[in-house]
Amino acid sequence: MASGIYEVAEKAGVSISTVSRVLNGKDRVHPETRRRIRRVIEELDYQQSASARALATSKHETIGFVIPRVNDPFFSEIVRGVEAAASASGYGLLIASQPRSESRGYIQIFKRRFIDALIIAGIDVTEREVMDIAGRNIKVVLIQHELGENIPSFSADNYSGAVALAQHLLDHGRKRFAYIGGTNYTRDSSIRLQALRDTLGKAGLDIPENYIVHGDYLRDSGRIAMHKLLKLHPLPDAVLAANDQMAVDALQAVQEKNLRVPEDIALTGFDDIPLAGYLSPALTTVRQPTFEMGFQAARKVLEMITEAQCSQDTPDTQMVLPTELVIRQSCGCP
Amino acid sequence: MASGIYEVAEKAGVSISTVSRVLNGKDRVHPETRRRIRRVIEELDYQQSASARALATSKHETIGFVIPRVNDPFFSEIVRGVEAAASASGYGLLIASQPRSESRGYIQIFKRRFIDALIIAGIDVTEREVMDIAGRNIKVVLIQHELGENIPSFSADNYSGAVALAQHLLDHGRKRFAYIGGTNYTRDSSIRLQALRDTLGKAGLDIPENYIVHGDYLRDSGRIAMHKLLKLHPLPDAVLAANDQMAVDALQAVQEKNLRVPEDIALTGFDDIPLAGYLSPALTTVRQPTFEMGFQAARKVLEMITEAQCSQDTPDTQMVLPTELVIRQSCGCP
DNA sequence: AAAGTTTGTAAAAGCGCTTTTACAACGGGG
DNA sequence: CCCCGTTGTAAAAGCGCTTTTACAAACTTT
Repeated sequence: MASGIYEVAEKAGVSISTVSRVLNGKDRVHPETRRRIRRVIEELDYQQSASARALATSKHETIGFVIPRVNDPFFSEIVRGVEAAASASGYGLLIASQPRSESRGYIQIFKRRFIDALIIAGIDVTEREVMDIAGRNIKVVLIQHELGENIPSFSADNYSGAVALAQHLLDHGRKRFAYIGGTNYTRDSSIRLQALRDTLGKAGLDIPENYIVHGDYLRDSGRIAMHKLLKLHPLPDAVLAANDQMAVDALQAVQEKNLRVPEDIALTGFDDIPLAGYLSPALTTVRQPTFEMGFQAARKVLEMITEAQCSQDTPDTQMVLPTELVIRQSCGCP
Repeated sequence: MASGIYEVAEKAGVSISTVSRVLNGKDRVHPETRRRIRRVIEELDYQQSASARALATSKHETIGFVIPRVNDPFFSEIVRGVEAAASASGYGLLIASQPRSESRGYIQIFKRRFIDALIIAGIDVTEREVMDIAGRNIKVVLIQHELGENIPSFSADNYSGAVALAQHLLDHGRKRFAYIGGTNYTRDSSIRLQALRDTLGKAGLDIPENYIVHGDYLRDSGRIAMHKLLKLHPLPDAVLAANDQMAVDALQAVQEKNLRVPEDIALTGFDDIPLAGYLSPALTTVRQPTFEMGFQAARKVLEMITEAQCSQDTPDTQMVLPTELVIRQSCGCP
């Protein structure tokens, strides 16, 4: 098989170092020689071996990305953002989508460094784990998870979003709130709950423990949760779900019981996945800047990679991107 | 920085080749030595350099995957299938999601071989392009695209699915059919149209040219297409969209005009994305085995990779996976 | 015209592994 | 007790590049 650069060098009648210099756009090559080599490269349709190059330069031009689920609309939009930023810089994207429990294995594999940087989204890694990876000269950035000042992270402003949502429902005159949470171990869900509590508190209301049920963010768990809520007396008149998927399933649960949203129960989600706008009633929710988080996180790691080369440290970022209340009909608005 | 295998060798008091033999599970190593080296590896938390290994073995344990859009529910489910199969074999997944027009650039990059295999989904590559890649000893498998016997491919049985759909609508007594196609250059859409025509033909019906409009599979294009159809006289009483996304938007268009689905117009999609089941009326559609296609395609390339090592050729596969009619309410069923 | 400077190129060392080759040490059969 | 097959290990040669070093040739200077 074509042994690459040697063939090119031979056919062009130069040494491999000259070919390498052309390949890497270095100067100190005669324009005529350069042209000739270019032509030979073209003719042979020569492609550099990425691994040889990576080995020699210890730059892989690839960033790793770990998420719980690729096919989840929330995460796949983040993927799109990361993809966009990465490919704009000519970087490849090595994706590992694994349930939280197993994602550790992937992080482990990534330590073997096919990658220059790792973006971890929606997974509750520990500072030790991150430091371990970073110690191997792999830049790390977190999405939807925060770990203190020295680790850059990009999250959505969950608190403000949840406050806006709660306030909006209060403005509709709702009094008996219930909350369908995500998995216990994600901070997001508890932040949103806290925001809800704080907002209700200011209005002199509160939310009883049994009006809080937990799902797992995934399909069907909203239905189960809502069924629990529908057994309560009095019925809640406003249910906030920790994400849209659960809200959607909760909506079906309500309609199965021949109750009406929003007349009997107002129902809201979180995320603003595409599905939210297509329901009837369309779902009032909080838009998370998913694409933006992915995009900016990727930009950040790329920046870290290049700045590391100039060995000047950037101040680390802990970015909280704004969320936005998206009012549709499920809250009671016309 | 730790220079890897040398450090391990030194600390264990052996040569690097012995360490390498342990790392690769080869025999000819004294059990005691093996244990000692294992312990040192543990202590140093040593991780092999993937690129050095890849360079030495020319095995990358990574498969490349090109798709038009990661965040499209149809494709992201395929991704999940590919991911599942790849990670089950310890393979990494290098994803490039690019609009059709630009995906060529990515294919180009993949030729540089960070990868052992390439899966191309939903992109109409030419046989020349595939051969070019395959010539570089990268296995290629296609999803949703066929290119003759010598290139393995995995597709859904579009024809049968569309026939079942058309027949079902005929059974509902519908007479005036319209079709919202995908982009012209994808074969899928025209196969589905052909199936529709054949089925109608057998029933003594046909579908006039002006009852066929084209979208682009993406958001909003269904709405625009449906608006065109709603200007026709007589109105169609059954509209088949080439995918669910367009059907969903078409549904909104119908409802905006205060017409009813399915009473005035029956409307169907194709793909069975999650959204389809949540609409009102829920969308009758054809389920495509998306996860399955991804999973099997990945299994196939992995098989090709390992069989290539034993240098025994597998008969190439051109697999057509079954589709399934999913009857909900938008066709007129209760 | 001698000395210095720039420019174009080749030769060689190395990136961190795997793999082949060589060879010492050991044990068993005749 | 010698020969031979095992077994455990080291040394060395790549894998296909980049990069540093060295050096000749071509231009400047003064």
